[in-house]
Amino acid sequence: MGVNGHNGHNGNHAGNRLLQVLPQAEQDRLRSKLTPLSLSMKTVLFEPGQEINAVHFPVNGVVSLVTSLEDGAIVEVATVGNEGIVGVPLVLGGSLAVRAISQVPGDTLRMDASVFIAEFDRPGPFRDLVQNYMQALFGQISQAAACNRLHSNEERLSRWLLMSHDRVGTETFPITHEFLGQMLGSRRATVTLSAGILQAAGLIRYHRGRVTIVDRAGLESVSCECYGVIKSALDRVIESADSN
Amino acid sequence: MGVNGHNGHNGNHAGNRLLQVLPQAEQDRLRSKLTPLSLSMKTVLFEPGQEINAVHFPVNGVVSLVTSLEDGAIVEVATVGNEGIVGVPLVLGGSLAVRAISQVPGDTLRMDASVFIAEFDRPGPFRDLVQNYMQALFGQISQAAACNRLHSNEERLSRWLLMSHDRVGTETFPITHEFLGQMLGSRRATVTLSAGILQAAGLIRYHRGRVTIVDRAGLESVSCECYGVIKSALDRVIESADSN
DNA sequence: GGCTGTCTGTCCGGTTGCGTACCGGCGGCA
DNA sequence: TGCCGCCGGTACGCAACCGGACAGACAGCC
Repeated sequence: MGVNGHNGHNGNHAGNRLLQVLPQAEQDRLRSKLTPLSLSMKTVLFEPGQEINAVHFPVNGVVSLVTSLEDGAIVEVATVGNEGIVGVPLVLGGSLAVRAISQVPGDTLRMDASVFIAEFDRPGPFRDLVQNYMQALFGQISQAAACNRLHSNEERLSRWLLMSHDRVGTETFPITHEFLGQMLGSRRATVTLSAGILQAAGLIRYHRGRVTIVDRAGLESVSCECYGVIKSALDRVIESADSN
Repeated sequence: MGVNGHNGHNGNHAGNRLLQVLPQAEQDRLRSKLTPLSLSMKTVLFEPGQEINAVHFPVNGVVSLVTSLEDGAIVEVATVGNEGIVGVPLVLGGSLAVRAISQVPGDTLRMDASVFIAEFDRPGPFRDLVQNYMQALFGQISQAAACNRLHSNEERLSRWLLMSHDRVGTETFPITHEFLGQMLGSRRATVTLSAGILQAAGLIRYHRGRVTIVDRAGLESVSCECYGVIKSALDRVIESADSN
């Protein structure tokens, strides 16, 4: 790869999968336009209504897109990892309606907004890929809307852990109950309860802000269908373009 | 206008607001590419995964975008009226992840998918408008995801009634508790309860599948903030393009 | 080695909404 | 005119979750 010169957190993924399925020539061309960047926990990449000056291709962390309400409550509507791009709707013009916040620390590749738009404006594999991803993002948010309404805390927690596990590339990663509560739109105490059940069942372990995935298959059976639906939609984006 | 030759339901809106803010020359050009169509209740415009052969510009009905789950439950993620387009993500290629179903009967203007894509592909006011709308749709779905998680049945019911009221252009329109339950993701009995409270408060009246909005301002104060947030985002799309 | 802030466990009353079910009334249709 | 299907009202036990609060435990820092 070579694009990510340093690797501040964990080196399990070589790069952003969306970029990696581009033809080699494209990858070579884009390389110089990407700047590696390490995100610490809770870094805000952009706020609703604010002008966006860059998009990010995550390598190994998790970035959440959240909607915030008047009373300060926030709810996650989608997560973005190495299968996607943070800030895609930028190509539609204007600002976003959500906040993007780094959830699990990790590295990203940063691309200037102007460069991104210029790349997108010319027809080709990059543009196709971005469009397909945007389509999948639509689906992901829609599924989340249904999931938030109908599925239990325990199911949604499992889903969240699975999606993050896929993206960080390590069995253990940092996340607190408090933060999970914000993402899931429930109380910290409720998260503690659900997490306790998962732990008692031997599916996960956690201790002072660090979770370890112990039994992935078990988690999948506890999670709601939404995990599979979203994951396969995102995978399809990558697969449909995998031509090298 | 002239584009809608007949008007099967109610004639309160002359056309689709998104089309009406286009420069006159554009409107004239598009007119011949639009076919008026009346939708009866519960008409499915498209299913997830299915190829889309047309988009629709609603004139006076309400079309819902819903996500369906494995067990058959469905949840609405957005509604589209005369301020929008049903099937926008088509321009991103491929099919949609949601089902589009006519909720309150009304008229729409139909445009062939190939025509829509051709129009979108060339830079100009139409393309800008469609992009802005797509952006707003993103926001609408995100807000719905949060709303579904955090707001009470009564708040969400009020929001739904307000959004529909804006779009149908009449004080009374057909909708059953059963159907509302599906949209809101709750039981029919729960809808009956909330609706009963609104009726007792003198905000609405209903009888055998027909609702009447009695006190709009009152409804707005009962509804959650989401109504205002979504409405102003959608209005901004129209206003930003209003140049004739 | 002690202090402090963070993270987690737990409790209790209260509310919302679920699942299921029954029932009555209106209205269209034969 | 009578029947039947759709629509709405209601009831009951129960599960999930909230709001708020308190307390213990660990880890890093000085």
